[in-house]
Amino acid sequence: MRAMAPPNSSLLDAEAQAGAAGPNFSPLYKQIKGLLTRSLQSSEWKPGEAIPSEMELAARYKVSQGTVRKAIDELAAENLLVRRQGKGTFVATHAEQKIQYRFLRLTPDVGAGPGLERQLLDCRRVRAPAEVARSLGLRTGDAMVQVRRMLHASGVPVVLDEIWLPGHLFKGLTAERLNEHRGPMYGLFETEFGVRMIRAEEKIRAVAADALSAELLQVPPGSPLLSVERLSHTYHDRPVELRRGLYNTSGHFYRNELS
Amino acid sequence: MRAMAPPNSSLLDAEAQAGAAGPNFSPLYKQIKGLLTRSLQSSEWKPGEAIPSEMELAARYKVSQGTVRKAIDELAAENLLVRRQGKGTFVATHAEQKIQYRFLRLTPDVGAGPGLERQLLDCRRVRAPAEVARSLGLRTGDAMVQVRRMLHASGVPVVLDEIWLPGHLFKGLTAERLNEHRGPMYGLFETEFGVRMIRAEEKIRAVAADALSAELLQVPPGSPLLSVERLSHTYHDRPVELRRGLYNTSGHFYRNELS
DNA sequence: GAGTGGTCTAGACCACCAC
DNA sequence: TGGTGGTCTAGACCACTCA
Repeated sequence: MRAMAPPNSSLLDAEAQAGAAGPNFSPLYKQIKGLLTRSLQSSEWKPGEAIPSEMELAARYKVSQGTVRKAIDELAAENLLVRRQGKGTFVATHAEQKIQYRFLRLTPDVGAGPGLERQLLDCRRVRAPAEVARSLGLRTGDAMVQVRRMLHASGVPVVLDEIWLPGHLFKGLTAERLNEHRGPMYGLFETEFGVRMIRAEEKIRAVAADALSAELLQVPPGSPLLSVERLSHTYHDRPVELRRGLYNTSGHFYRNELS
Repeated sequence: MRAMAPPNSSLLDAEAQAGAAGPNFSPLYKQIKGLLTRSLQSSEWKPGEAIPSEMELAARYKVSQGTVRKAIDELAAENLLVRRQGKGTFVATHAEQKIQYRFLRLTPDVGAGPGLERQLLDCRRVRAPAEVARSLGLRTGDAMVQVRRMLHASGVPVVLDEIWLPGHLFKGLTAERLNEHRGPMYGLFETEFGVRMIRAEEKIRAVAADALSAELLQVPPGSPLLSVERLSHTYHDRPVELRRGLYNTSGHFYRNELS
């Protein structure tokens, strides 16, 4: 029985106890969580699929169901997994999800709105500018893909996005692929490039529309726009996308929850 | 043993099983959570104080430690309680907290910043306008307190706030009280009026500065400003404050985390 | 009815803190 | 040294889903 084993006997090889030999205590369920995360990262289970049942995982890792449970609890709280009682535990996905855009916090002032239409402006291979490179942990001049697109609500332009992606992760990304694809862009990233967006930080400001943005968003130059700079991360907090959005907030607002 | 009792025997009188006799299932720990919330609301334990230990609570409610544990877990996740290993579980507070403003998501572009200075503009008794009344579940014309204040960073005005509070909850609130008080306003609300802010929703937009706001924030009229409309709630999701802030985001940004 | 996640219990032991 | 929260186990039973 594990209860009789010496403290923190680390049934799992390596994995925990990084760093010096100090009092580095890592509970079993955190170690299990790490193993589950690795399996997710290595695509052992794909987005939308069910992972093995708690009992199976408990057997695999030689721990009790309760311990696996706690690991899964945390992953579910972080939106990496989704639990469905009676059915199983599933890998979270940006595709085939009821909420069309999981990371887009824009809400129309009136009504729920019939969703947003996408319009691709361009998709180019470019070299990383210094600022973009730094945010993404790349080197200035590294290969990147730059995408510009717009979102419209009932034909009215609302969002202008400029997206920077590391070239080495998105080799085959073309305007054609983007245009053919149905559903959220992050869904395409998952299925076609194996890149899953887990978490993001946004920096929000009010800015005045420059000439180009004003024209594209069909507002007078100098109009106040919401500038939303998003840095998205995949597993293990690795940044993999930088995005700068300009939102016209005359008919929509950015919603947030504090606690 | 409780395990032998009939299903959902609701050891706690009343409390659960609201509504029809249907399959209204409420797990024990949710009921405990409700009882704990009520004790918090009734100030049985005050902000900053420790609540009884898990064992004591388990005895009081006649459930196992694991069950109160799960209740406390959820309350801690909602930031109503704070756990400190080896010391106890404490009632969350907006005062005496390391983070000065728990609900203010404003971050300076450079450096951590030496905090913000407060400046009270005015504090008046007014009648509720229709819109404000609706948001707070009051009737148009009800007594309210309106506070206007500014926040400065190193002497530079950054935030202009207009705050609406239900008059019946904040009877003794005066400009003097606000000026005398040290620390966050929500701390004052807790200690002096027994009103605890638990959760808030914000609606964020980019707007152009009107003449008055421009003067107060020392920016040119028409400058883009971040408009942050916050509806704050206390226990049981009761709305108790409406606040409209205008942020100058030329040296600061609003930070947000997505997942 | 079989399988999954969800709840609840009881008990042991560990890590952290204060006295 | 004793108390608190934190981890882990083992086992029972409940609620939900689907064939």
